[in-house]
Amino acid sequence: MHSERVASRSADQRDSPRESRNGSPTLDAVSLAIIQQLQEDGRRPYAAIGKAVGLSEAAVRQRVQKLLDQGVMQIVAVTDPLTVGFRRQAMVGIHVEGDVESIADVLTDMSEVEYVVMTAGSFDILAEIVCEDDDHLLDVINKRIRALPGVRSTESFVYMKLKKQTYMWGTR
Amino acid sequence: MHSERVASRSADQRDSPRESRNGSPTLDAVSLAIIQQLQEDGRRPYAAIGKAVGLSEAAVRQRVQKLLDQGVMQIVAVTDPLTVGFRRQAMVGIHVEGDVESIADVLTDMSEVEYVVMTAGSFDILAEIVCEDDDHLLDVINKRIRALPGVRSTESFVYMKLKKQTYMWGTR
DNA sequence: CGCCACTTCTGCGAAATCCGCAAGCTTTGA
DNA sequence: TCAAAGCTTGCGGATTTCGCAGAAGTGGCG
Repeated sequence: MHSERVASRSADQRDSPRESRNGSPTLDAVSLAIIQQLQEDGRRPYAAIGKAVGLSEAAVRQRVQKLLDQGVMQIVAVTDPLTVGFRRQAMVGIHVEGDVESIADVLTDMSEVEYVVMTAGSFDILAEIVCEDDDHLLDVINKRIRALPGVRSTESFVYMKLKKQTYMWGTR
Repeated sequence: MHSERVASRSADQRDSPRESRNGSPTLDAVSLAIIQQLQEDGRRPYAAIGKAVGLSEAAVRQRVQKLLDQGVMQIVAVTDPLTVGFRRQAMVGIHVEGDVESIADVLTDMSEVEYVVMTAGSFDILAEIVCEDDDHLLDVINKRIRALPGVRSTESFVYMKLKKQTYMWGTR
């Protein structure tokens, strides 16, 4: 009774483990569909996901586990820290001279930094920071980020209000 | 055998439904602890969470459900769209003249926009965009965002590489 | 103080889910 | 042709989820 399966899907949309340039495996359509299911509801049972993507419960379980192990995906609770209460948040744009990635690595190791991305705009790096209060924020930006060798200058954007936060790409 | 409970927690850290200015309820310490557990693992069973925060399984279940219903928290799979494959991503800083919030609302309704925050920096709004490809990105920025009445100017930061993405505030 | 409405927590069974495992099949690649 | 991967089906047992009834704490009010 597995007649309505995806018509003996094979080869093309299977996971030929071709690698994208950055070393992470390219995902096939089925894994993408699984991720999409979990973007809608991170606790959705494996059987339900399997039905949606045309895979057995066990197969979904294996795939999800692998995606988690590989770090391709994480299943977590997300909130708006500002709503949750007691915190100051800001985006910091950073101009770097020299090796951008090494600076980014340092930022990554800071616990107050939640988000680090290297960009092609006028900033070399964007980093999102979550702090206890204004003093803490000031300390992180001025004492710890600006002090890094290679950081030429920074510009801060203190968050006033988070209007949207979704994880639904692929659902379009 | 629930002796090591949080010492008859009452009143102060309970959820006296005092509202923070933006209308969302202030969370008590227990809910915060629950969220923290789910930030570490969005699929962690209720019983395990209950043991960690000093509540019964059923109570945790109710709380989590309420947090989800209220929109305070969501449990989802998150990925790096760039790693996942076929997409262009950018942060766009926007200078607004006139009503900032109404512009932010319009952005919020765009499916390509994943993240919208009003800031106190030189930009009035920061918006993160996820697109199919360069053409799509260009289209969204030039035709749809820049065209909005009230948008004075924009600056784009195309993502090259996502270095960090966590949801672990409160775990410090 | 007593009563009531309301909310939250607890303590159950019952149902559903998760998890590991085994045997068989197909495709891929060396 | 053989080995490796990945999927499927099937299966119990352990765990988790779920719904519900009852207990317990709170706040309003006469």
